[in-house]
Parts: sequence; structure tokens; C-alpha cells
Amino acid sequence: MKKHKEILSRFGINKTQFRIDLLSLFFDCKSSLTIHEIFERFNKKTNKVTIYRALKSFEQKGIIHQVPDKNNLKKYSLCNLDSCSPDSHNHQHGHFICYSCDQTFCLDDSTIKILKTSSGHIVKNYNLILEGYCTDCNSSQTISQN
Amino acid sequence: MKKHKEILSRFGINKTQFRIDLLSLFFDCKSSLTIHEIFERFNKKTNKVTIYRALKSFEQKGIIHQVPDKNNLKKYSLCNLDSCSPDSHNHQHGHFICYSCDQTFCLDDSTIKILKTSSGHIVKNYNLILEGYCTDCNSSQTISQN
DNA sequence: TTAAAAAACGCAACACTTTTGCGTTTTCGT
DNA sequence: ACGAAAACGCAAAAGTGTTGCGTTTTTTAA
Repeated sequence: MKKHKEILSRFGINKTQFRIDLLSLFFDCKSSLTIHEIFERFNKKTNKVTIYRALKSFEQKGIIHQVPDKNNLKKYSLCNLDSCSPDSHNHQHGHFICYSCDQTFCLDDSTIKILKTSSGHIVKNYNLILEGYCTDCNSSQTISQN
Repeated sequence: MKKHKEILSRFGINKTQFRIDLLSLFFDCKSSLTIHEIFERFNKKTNKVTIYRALKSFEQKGIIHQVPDKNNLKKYSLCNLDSCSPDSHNHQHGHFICYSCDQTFCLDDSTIKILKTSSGHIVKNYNLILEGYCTDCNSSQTISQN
């Protein structure tokens, strides 16, 4: 898609076929991706070193960011491309990890604004992990809830 | 300290010198520890395998739990030992750590109730660490804030 | 208190994840 | 179209965490 090439240009990354495809993969994926998932999606044809380097580059330029996962594997998600750049990464948001499907979701900023003001202290940085059942997993198995 | 030995007994862990010391270290440490930090604190004398096994044991028994940090390194923190056990891990409280005075403050539940409902998912557990300047430190040095 | 059983230990080796070096290929700016 | 910069694949290394095994320490119970 043209959009993806434009984004790579805007963030100063060369438009190789792999990096274009990698960016589209992130756009298609609603939560976050591990290196292993990316490797699989490319049918194991792309060298893992290439994937690692692309991820590092994307991260440094402000296109993606790391998100925590249940087993402390590295996962990556698209940034809000309007507010991130190489100079200022802006993903001060919490993450929700689903017990059932293992996906990690980014939480929007509104939850955090509340936190920042209601704690009574000056909050400079934070780390928030919520765990439970995401909306999808919850609606498909509403039986066993405690 | 006697208290630490009692805790190990209560959680079904043998009272070796290393595990007693490790538990004390967790009690002394206000925030969380990486394996590397623990290794250093024991002057690199304790085999890392021993540390890994002790941490795994502590975690399984409900004494400590993992706290993912910003760089996805594994960190460990003490559980609330009154409410955690091998069967149910229960760390339902956030913490605020002051950059200036190093004190750790417990956050009250009200902040979290908001979080639980506003995320859109079913929240079963969470882990929250806020960092910054506490009210006391903030009022005594209101000059350099950005 | 002592002997058997269970847990914890150190060491070596292994498995897996991520990084680095290097020579080659592709992309970019002019 | 050409030179510089970026991206690539491969091999090797570094880092993190686990497993197997024989030994030592702790626990349990007679």
C-alpha cells in the first residue's frame, strides 16, 4: 500500500520490500507481535537477524515500541504515528495481557490521566500491567467467570 | 532475622543461608530486583543457577512475583505475604516510588477501581508502579520541575 | 540424635533469544 | 548513473534461563 511507503519515508527508513511488508503486518495486527510470530508470518524465509534489525530500526525511529508479555518475551506494537518520532517516543500507556489468548493490548491514555492526577504525587514515569480476559475472550466464554 | 526464617517455613521452603539472605534482600529492597542485581549483591559468589532456582521456588510458593520493567527484563518483587500462597497470587496494590527520597508509597484502591472499569476488559490482576516525586519532596524543591 | 528422604547446591552442558562483524546487495540522493 | 548510506544474509558470539547429575545440607521421624 502507498501509505506504508510514505510512512517509511517520513521516518527515514529505506523502502525495502521486507520493511514495507513488515509495516503492513503491524497495521494488520490489532495487538502486538513477537519476533517468532513475525518470522512465521514471512514463512521463515526472512533471516531473523534482518527481522531484529528492522524492529530495532522501527523502534528507534518511533514507528513501533516494545510491549510486555506474560512470559517476558519481547513484543512490539505500532506507535501512534502522529505523536511518535525518533526524538520523542510517546507511549506512556499501560498494557493489558489476556490470560486466555495471550495477546497484549495497549491501553489508551485516558486511563492514565486519571492515575496521574489521583495518586497525589508528581508522576514522571510509570509501568502498568493489567491482566485478565480481553473483551473477545470474555464474550466467547461467559460461562466460567469468578 | 527470625521473621525471615518463619516466612520460609510458612511457605514450605528450606531455610538455607542463601535463601534466608535472599529473602532479607527482598525485604530491604523497596522496589524490585533483577537476577543481575541479586548476583551482584551476593558479590558474585552464589551460582546463578542457584539464584534462578531460588527465585522460581519463591515465585511458585507465592513469596515473590515478576514485575516486568520497561526493557522487558525480568524483575522480582515481594508479594503481600498475607494474601499470597502457592494457590493464589494476589498483588492487588500499586506502588509509588519517589526518585528523591526513595520511599515507596502504597496507592489506595480507588485509583485502581477506575482503571479496572475503564479498560474495557475483565481485569483479574494488575501490577502498577508509578515513579516520580512524592508530595513531600515536591513541596520542598519546587524549582527544577519539567 | 541419628539415619533416611527431600530439598538445595555447584558445575557442566544445553536451549533459546538477541547482538555483532563482515562482505555483499539494494536503495537513496544528486 | 554513480557514490554513499542503508539493508541484507551468514556465521559467530553474547546473554538469559534451564536441565542433568552427583554432592551437600536440611528436614522428618523413629
